[in-house]
Amino acid sequence: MSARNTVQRQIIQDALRTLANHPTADEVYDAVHEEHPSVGRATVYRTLGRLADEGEIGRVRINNGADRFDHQSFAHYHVRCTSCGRVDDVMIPLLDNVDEAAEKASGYKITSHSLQFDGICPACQRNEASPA
Amino acid sequence: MSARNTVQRQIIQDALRTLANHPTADEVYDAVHEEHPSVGRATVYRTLGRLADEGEIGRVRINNGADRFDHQSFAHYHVRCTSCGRVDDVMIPLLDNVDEAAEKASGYKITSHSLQFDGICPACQRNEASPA
DNA sequence: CTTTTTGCAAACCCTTTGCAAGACA
DNA sequence: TGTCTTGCAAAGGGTTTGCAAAAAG
Repeated sequence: MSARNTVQRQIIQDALRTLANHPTADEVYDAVHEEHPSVGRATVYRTLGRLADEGEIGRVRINNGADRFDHQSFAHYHVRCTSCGRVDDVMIPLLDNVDEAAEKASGYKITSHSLQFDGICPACQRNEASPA
Repeated sequence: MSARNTVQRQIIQDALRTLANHPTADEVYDAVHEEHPSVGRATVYRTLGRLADEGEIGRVRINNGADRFDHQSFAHYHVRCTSCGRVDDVMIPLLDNVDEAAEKASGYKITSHSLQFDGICPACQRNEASPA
């Protein structure tokens, strides 16, 4: 039983807070590595994974692409812009009754669900409205 | 505008129908390749992708793992067993109102959503009940 | 004959892993 | 001290791509 308070752990969690907008592990790595060149990529991946497992941060699994991390840890849904790749929070109430329905329909013991939206973000909507 | 009726295309779609239970592209490849050793892996990936884009088959994006393909093309949700990896259909009504809610909450123009359940399949539930 | 599709191998992205050295408690 | 964590580089899973040859329309 551990979770040691290493320098890297702090650096990484701070970087995540600073980046704020759902960065990928690699984006966190870039930010961290710029300030602290000695920190390795594997450490960033491992540490983000641990923080997420401990519930310190959130991990957002993106359908196609790389996982993204969220300095906020409470459960909520996300949208991804299919045009620019940006990911944002979707603050709607959690669907707490679907699990039960799915359990009945499938015979599985449901442990969780993940809901991801795809769409066009406000900025890209504007760009599409006024083509090049 | 194409979609040429190649031998491979037929073979691949047939294999998918035969495998039925949400195989990965690689599983389709194995099945196809066994009967038709000349068919390459890239062709299987490309063809499944095209079929899915055309709406001929369904593509199930799995949170962590490889994409899975579904000989059925109508929209429905899926569960993945976190113990054995198996994927099954979840026949509950589609959530047609969440997109609207998400749109209001996020400012995005929502085009689709994907809902994936995680749980333990009936078989694995039994195995857990009677440990080794 | 033109255009798409194929097969191959190499490349690609994202992530994990083995291992020895280093840091924490 | 004993154990967890780091850094590196290599390996891994899944998928895509460049290219020349083959097939479809």
